[in-house]
Amino acid sequence: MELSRSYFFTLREQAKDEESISGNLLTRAGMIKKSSSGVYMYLPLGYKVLKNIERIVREEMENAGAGELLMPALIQEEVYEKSGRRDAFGHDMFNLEDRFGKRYVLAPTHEELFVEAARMKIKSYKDMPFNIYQIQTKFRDEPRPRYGVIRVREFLMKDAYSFDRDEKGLNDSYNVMYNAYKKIFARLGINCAIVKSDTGAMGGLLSEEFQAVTDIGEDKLVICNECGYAANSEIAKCTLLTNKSDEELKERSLIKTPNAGTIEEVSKLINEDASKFVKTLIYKIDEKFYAVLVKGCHDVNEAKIKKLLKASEVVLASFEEVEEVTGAKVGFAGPIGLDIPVIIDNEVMNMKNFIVGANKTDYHYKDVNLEDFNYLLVDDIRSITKDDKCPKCGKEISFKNGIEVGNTFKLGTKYSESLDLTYLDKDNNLNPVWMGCYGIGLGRCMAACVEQHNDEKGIIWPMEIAPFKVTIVVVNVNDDSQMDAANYLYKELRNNNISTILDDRNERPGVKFNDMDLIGIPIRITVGNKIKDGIVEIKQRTNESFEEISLYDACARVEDIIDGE
RNA sequence: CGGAAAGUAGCACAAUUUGGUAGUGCACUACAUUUGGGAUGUAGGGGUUGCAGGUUCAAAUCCUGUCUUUCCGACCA
Repeated sequence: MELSRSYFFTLREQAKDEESISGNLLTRAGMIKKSSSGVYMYLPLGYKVLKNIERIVREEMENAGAGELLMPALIQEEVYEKSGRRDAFGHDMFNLEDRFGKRYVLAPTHEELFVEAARMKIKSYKDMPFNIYQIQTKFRDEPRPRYGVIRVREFLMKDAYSFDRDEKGLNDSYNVMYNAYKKIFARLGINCAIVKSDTGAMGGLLSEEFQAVTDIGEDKLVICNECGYAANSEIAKCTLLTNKSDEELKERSLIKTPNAGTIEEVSKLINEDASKFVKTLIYKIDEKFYAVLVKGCHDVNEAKIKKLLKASEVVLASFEEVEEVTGAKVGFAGPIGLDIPVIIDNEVMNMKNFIVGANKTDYHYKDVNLEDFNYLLVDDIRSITKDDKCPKCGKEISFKNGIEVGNTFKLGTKYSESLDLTYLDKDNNLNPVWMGCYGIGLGRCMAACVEQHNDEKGIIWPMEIAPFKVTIVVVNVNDDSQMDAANYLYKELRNNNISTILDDRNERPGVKFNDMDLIGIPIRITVGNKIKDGIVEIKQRTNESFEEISLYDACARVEDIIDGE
């Protein structure tokens, strides 16, 4: 690409409205441009990166034996009604109607259509296993897009689906994809933590996420450096932190706590340690109220409650609803005298003589014990904290943030049963097909890569996905000897199939160096006044220093660098 | 969906409080000088101040409505 005649621009100032490092750098580098909230253009340089990511994903999918196809994005709503997922997705889907009033959605995911496609082939056990995939745009009506192209409403995704006769087959297919994913992210230069996660709206037996570790990730990951345990903190199991207290049970008493609705305020007022408190939160779960009790210093984990009650919606009750249910202002709720079901966290079971709200404004109970009230369920319903130990080996854990760049699901027979995808086995019996599904967010990979590879000057692309591998900076384009040498080298590199930028703009050298650093080209060749001795400079984006080399050896040297020296 | 903020030149902002010719920096055009880390000088071009309505002799500025964007939260495979 000769820059003086190409669509190329950079922004010198910070991009307003782009908070994340990747969103900001990609925008400033002229690679993406926001079209509307959560919808982006991929401009020429950015599109090259995206296509490189696609290429790598395709290569590894083909290596894993998956066949590529292309599904429509426009799908009749009926399709999701049949699978029972119309309501599960709810407001996340974009809806539209055709001229006859027939209802359609823009596909947020494609399990249903892949099942339909699979049905065309699968009749007998001999027709499996196989694996098919596509790279296609998905649409999700995100309530709050953010972080550049990390959380968007229209995005390119690779989704693959495996079809097997039985669970063993599924496990084998899953492992093949799992290993392909490891290879893909290694090639993309993305440092991934692989964590167990919630199966959520997809359902199924097992879900693992490939999380790019960064500072701004939306997901919190729990990682044990000792045994390798890794999980999304949403589902990380909490073990008991304390042993059963051996205190004597005391008599419960009502205490006046005027205007003290938070644990901090009450603990100050009555001079009791915060560890003596039990929080009572009123939740509305599938339109029914529940009281949820956790130790004062812990947070309720709504995903765990959802799973425990097999609920589809878990939300905190509004202030008005809390007052209605407890008869007291928010901050004074407690389990005693409530006529709604009570759910208790395991940790509370080991507490004695604790403090709770009295369901009476400005009053709390102290020296409360489990005998003082009824409860429906006891389970692990809190979020893991930094005081917790690894649920697997009991050693120290650490927390990291992650961007979910890929996920793999063992769906089992969930969709094949609801959509009636069956096959005949050797004994002539009908059985449901065992499915797996495997996704990668391509735009997200691009953003995650920038989040992990940047410095104060800009992006540092890994060699395999860089928009161009080499850039030739001509210090003074008015100097014919420099231009001639640069043109020679440009041709030479291109003849060797090395993607190259020729920065032949009539700009000051500083402008060009800064631009090339910003857009993150891995190898820079500077053609300057040393050309009179036949010398050019090669500098790698990751290095501070450069090497001097003869113009005629430069191309071979570049090939060495690309091949990893 | 709840709370908060912002929309003025291609970009980043000022002028709004106190209504009176819409300005600065970068970018852009021309010429000259300059060419190894975001050059300098001179001369220029570019705006229905998001949109609609209202108040007023007069609105970027005050009022009403509306749209868009961002942030915090809720939500999220």
